[in-house]
Amino acid sequence: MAVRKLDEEDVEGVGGKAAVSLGELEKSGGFVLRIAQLSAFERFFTVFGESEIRISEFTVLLALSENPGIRQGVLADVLKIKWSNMTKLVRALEDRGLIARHIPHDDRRSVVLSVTEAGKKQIDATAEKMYRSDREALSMLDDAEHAQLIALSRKIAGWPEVK
Amino acid sequence: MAVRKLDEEDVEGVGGKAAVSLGELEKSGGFVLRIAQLSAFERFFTVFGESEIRISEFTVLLALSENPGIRQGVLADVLKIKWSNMTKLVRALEDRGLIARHIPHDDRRSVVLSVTEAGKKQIDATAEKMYRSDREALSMLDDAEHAQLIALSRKIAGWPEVK
DNA sequence: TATTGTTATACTCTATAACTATA
DNA sequence: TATAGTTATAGAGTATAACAATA
Repeated sequence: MAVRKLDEEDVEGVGGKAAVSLGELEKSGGFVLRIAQLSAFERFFTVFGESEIRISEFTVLLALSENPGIRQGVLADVLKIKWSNMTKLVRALEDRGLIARHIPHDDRRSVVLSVTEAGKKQIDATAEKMYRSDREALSMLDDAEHAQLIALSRKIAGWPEVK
Repeated sequence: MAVRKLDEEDVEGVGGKAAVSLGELEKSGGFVLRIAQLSAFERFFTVFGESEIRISEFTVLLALSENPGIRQGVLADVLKIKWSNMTKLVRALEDRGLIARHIPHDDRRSVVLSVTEAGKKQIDATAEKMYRSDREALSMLDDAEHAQLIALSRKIAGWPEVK
């Protein structure tokens, strides 16, 4: 029995970009969810372009402006950021004067955050551009699908239904 | 005008976990998509537990078994993995005897991959557990919602509609 | 010249555990 | 003892550019 030369016959038609199937994997919610998120972010960064503030930082800044005086740990939990990493993120924002940290008298272990005037300016300068880029990155979805995506995502994240 | 003591009054009621709103951010498709993906993966890893193979590696292995003899670069593109990183991943799988690399005669620049017998055994041992964990991580969705999620994700990823 | 893959490297993200200070 | 946050560090994942071999 001759050693078969795999190389030629097995490759036919699969080398091209077209006919790649992933089988069962394509029915895995977690897998497609991840690919979708990567695709969306890739597009988002292309549209959003370079900025003086990171998305993660800007997200914290925005979330903070919606919840003035929130505790650092609570915000970290909501945004799925580990406390240890939140510390660095918050420090970076504080160093640039975008947020302020306060130690409340009633629990001096905790740190309470707020957006400074400079932080508010940063938000004004960036928010609209960000939302526009975000919507553009998902421009393949019509409004109904976009709403569907948000409803499904909320459910997966365990967030309350309506809001 | 006295310096206001922010600390006490501004914090009331926001220190708790309940009433955190993210405002406009919650209507950002990209943002909620990311939170959803993180939540799902967190849950997935909890259910899936420790394994002798990484998810990224197992994904490559599975994709490979669906596309025997696919070129390394093509697979990398589909899975959104950079070529430079794919090299390491493939090397690690080859070192463990799970896949084999071939240089096809008709294009000796390229590398063509295939799953070995050991690789197939690994798939048999892990696939079912993985799919079960995946579905469990998304157990808050009913079947219709799960199908919706996959359809939306495919669309976002730019994959063909029906399959 | 363009393409396929490799190497080396750096940078961001994320995870863990030990630590402090307060409660 | 438990909680809020910090520090240090390690690890995974990702990105970039220079490179070799082949087309």
